[in-house]
Amino acid sequence: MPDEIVDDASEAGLPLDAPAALTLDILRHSAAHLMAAAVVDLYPGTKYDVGPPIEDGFFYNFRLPDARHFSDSDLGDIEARMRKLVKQRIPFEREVLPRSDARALFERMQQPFKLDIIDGLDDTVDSVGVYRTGEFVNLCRGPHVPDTSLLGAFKLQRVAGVYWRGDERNEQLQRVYGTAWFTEAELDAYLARLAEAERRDHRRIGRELELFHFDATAPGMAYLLPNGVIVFNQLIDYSRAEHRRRGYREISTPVVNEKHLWEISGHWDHYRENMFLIPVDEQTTYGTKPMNCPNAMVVYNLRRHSYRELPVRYADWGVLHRFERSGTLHGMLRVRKFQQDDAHIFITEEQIEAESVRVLDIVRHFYGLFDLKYSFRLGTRPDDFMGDVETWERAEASLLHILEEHAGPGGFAVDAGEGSFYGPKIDIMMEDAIGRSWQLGTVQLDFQLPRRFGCLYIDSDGAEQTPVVIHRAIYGSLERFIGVLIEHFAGHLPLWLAPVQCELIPVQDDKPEVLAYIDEVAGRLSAAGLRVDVNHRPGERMQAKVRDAELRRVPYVVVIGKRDVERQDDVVRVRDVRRESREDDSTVAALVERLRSEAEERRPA
RNA sequence: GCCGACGUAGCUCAGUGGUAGAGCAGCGGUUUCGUAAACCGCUGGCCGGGAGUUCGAAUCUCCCCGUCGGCUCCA
Repeated sequence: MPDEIVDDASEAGLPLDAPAALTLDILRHSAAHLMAAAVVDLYPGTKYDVGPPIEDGFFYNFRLPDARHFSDSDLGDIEARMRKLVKQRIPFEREVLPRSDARALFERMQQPFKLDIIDGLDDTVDSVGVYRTGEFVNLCRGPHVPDTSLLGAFKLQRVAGVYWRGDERNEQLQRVYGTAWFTEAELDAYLARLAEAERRDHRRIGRELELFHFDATAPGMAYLLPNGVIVFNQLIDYSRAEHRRRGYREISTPVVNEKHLWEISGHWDHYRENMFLIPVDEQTTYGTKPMNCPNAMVVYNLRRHSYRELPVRYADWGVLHRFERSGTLHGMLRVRKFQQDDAHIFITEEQIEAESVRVLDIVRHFYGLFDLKYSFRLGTRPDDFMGDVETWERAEASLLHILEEHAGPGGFAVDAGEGSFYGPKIDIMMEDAIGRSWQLGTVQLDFQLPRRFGCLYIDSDGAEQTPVVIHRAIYGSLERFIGVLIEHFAGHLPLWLAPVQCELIPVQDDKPEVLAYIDEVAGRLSAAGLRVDVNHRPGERMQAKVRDAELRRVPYVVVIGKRDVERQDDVVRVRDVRRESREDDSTVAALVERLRSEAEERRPA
């Protein structure tokens, strides 16, 4: 689903003048009213909350009478009632009421959510807008369509539970989502787009291409199958080489630590509910690591450090476990076990800016390889923060400055309260096939952990100083990164990542000279470091093998038959699956070179 | 965790109280074919798990597990 903005203010206040043209937002907002009108008709006594337009559609939140709950089968009834109201051409009647009259009105109608909105309005507001659509009366600024007959191309999609005002301590209401468009054709196009997105779904493609598997005994913990491991290792190998080049040194640390470590780091107080805990006896509890940082601190503290050594950069590819709530898991994009291209950099405060820039440079470099579109998000001090406010503000100011320099004003979003408990962060955000936003890479400033672990360096004047730590990951979680890549490329991974890079298919599988020649070509390709498969399955027609290779997203397919053997000219026919070029004559020598350079340069598909 | 939906063969799905089905995949044959599916045959199921209702349950009820869409939470 798209991001939803529940803007209570849009539901209240004075009506806005209708613009000259009908916009999708107005249409959808009106469709939300229409739906609420239908629900109030069908289920008298329903309490209604808010119902704004959102990307591609609208929703409305309800509490049904008698603790009743909507189920999917109710959507058809509601939709039918909506269509009936459309036929009746019910006007959207606008009215401006003094605040006290509006309050009395909703009091009479027993609409507690509306009363709550009115009571929450600023003291300066003395009159508010009210819209009527048949029996449905709503506190609303509008604008709306003149009457219900202008609404037609809509469809109710699903029902969801939502916490009132987005706070899980509040009661849960039910939200009905719908989509609405100017025309039926646009509605159909939208539904077709959803179907297309489903074809790109990494969970489907991951199963079809045998990349990974989820077992019921390990929810949220992917098994990487042989094909998936190739992708995973290629990404890791590349990242390892790049980081080595940039002065990172790799460490490998325990997956489980005794709880004392987590007490020192603050995870015990701030992150325990997200950790897998292992009680080993009455006195002792271990916790699987949700992050690598505490162990990096342990390694740093093994000896004294001079200011001359900084930055000290420790990369750690350790396996992390986080106990995510069951309802939040989502294929490879939200898991309980994952690996990051993680690193912790110990620096002086003066080095923050230069080192952050170096990190963002890696981001640019890596993401450029995949033509990925990403955006930055600054996460600031959360409610449950560690340390003191002044340090936080200093760190936030540093990151803000860096973003302004490197993303430009407006090139990033600020998400208040979304920082980590130990420091503010810059997140790199990407969208999946259906437009949901996911965090991949991250750059986090940390003044807290080095202090808690007593990390030190000796400054030029001989005094002990506490270093600052940058936590950073470029891919972020490899699992998530692979999931996003699959959706981005619809399974057609760049050549350097493809499990099988080139498949050779014999036209006749009963001709020894054809099979011998195919083996020779395969040998030349694999000698160049390429991952090659020969489809030897007997009895199957060449066309079926081609189709099968296409479905497995093998980037290059070469068909070889007796005519190629007879010609003895080194020329074969190549199918470039991703560019959908059907046949392409090429000498084997040229083919080897073409694939080798494409893989070596890591060109995107 | 919460609201809703779903769980039938390796995959995609049909089957709504009366003997578990289809296509693809797999296996065995026949076919040797020049760029997206040759033909014939055969295997294959604790109908997610448990309890209940019933003469009888894939089908109805309850509990649990998992998955999906949201909410909340987050890489």
